[in-house]
Amino acid sequence: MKDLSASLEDYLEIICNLLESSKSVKAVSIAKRLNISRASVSEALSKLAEKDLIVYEGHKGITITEKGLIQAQRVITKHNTLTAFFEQTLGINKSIAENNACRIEHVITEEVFDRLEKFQEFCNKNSEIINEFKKGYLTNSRNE
Amino acid sequence: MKDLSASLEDYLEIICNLLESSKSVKAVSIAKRLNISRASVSEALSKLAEKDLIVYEGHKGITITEKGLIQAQRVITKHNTLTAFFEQTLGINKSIAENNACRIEHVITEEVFDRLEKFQEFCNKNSEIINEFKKGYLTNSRNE
DNA sequence: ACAATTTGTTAGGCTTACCTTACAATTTTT
DNA sequence: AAAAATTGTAAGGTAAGCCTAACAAATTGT
Repeated sequence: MKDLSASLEDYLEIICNLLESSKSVKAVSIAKRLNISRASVSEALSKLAEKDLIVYEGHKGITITEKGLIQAQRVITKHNTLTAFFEQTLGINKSIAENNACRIEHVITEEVFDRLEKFQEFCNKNSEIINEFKKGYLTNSRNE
Repeated sequence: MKDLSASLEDYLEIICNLLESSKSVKAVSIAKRLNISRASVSEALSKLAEKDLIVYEGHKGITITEKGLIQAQRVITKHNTLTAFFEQTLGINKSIAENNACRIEHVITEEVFDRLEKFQEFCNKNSEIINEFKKGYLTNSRNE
């Protein structure tokens, strides 16, 4: 189950995101979103379909399987938590936070992620920590 | 200057580490450390030498250039700080912490790293934060 | 309905980073 | 100094992931 490359994980994640606003997704939207060629998307989709993570029938569009959804959601959870940690706790601006989340979500392991998730929750509930950090450590740089 | 692949960054980092215990390093040590073939190391070293990050003359061994040292040290700093954050703040065991540091050090951006470094410093100086976190959030899992 | 546009696929290429096998060069042992 | 072992390199291969160009299929506009 956990054998996807960073690249295929990205495709799956985007498919899942795009499916939230429409019933089915076309390959060209992915190409645009990722800024890569339709040909490359076509290849990648074949791989995902082969692994039974999506159902892909050319012009009919893409749907995600149960199996695919589970994997996509795990990545999306990582994405969101990492973004929240960078943005809310570290005080990084949103686009940089997202960008780093995108990079790290594919390489962080479960153990560390689970712990970070708890830590972020903890920081969220104890906002005085964050305030203290920002007050004392971020005096001469504002990047929020 | 910042154009190294994760892989080449790893080579450079290991060379730098190995140089701490000996005046010059042989390719075979790197192969053993990374568990890859001598042939692959040979190729990678040629690339690093081409970029003027190391001086490599076959059997004479490898030395690092000024330029190479600067890049290696940046990665090593990231490695150490990430490891410290995972281990000391999140309470992850050392080998998992190191493993995740290895994965993330090549993809985290400077902005986020710099901020995390400050945050880790802050957490270190305010050990009650970590204690509180560990007390309240890590009650039924011990992984330190 | 049919022409134009959009979307998808195929074929052939490129790069990175690994591999094995075989050979060359160096070092070590005896 | 010769044999043995170690270390390095070259050649040829694989797989992932991207590309462009050309073509095929579907959709849209009129």
